Amino acid sequence: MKKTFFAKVYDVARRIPKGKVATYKDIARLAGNPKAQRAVGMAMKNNPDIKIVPCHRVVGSDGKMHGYSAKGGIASKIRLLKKEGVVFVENRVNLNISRWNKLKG
DNA sequence: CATTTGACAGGAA
DNA sequence: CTTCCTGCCAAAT
Repeated sequence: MKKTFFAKVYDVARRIPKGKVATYKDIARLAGNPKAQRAVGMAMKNNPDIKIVPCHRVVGSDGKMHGYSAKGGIASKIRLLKKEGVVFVENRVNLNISRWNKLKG
């Protein structure tokens, strides 16, 4: 049973801890292909269930976010992240602090 | 099998 | 800082 790349992406996205965010690139890398960040974005948008995949914890490499398939769109995404404790600066995530996998869990 | 899609990333101007 | 272009990918059509 070979998992599709999307399945791996969902699996990785699910293990993002609360209060942290990961970049599309990070997920692509953890999913097995560091260059497949575009496919990662596609997976998010094609997400099977927004409830089991915390897509809102996935942001761009700059801490900027591009979209959100769930209700409310980006605005809601920002709000959720803030609520979880992610550090924001203006409309950007402070990856230096809130990036997952950075160091020492 | 060919083409299109995009919630990317990195670089250049 | 913004805008435009290029490279790359897997899934969908």
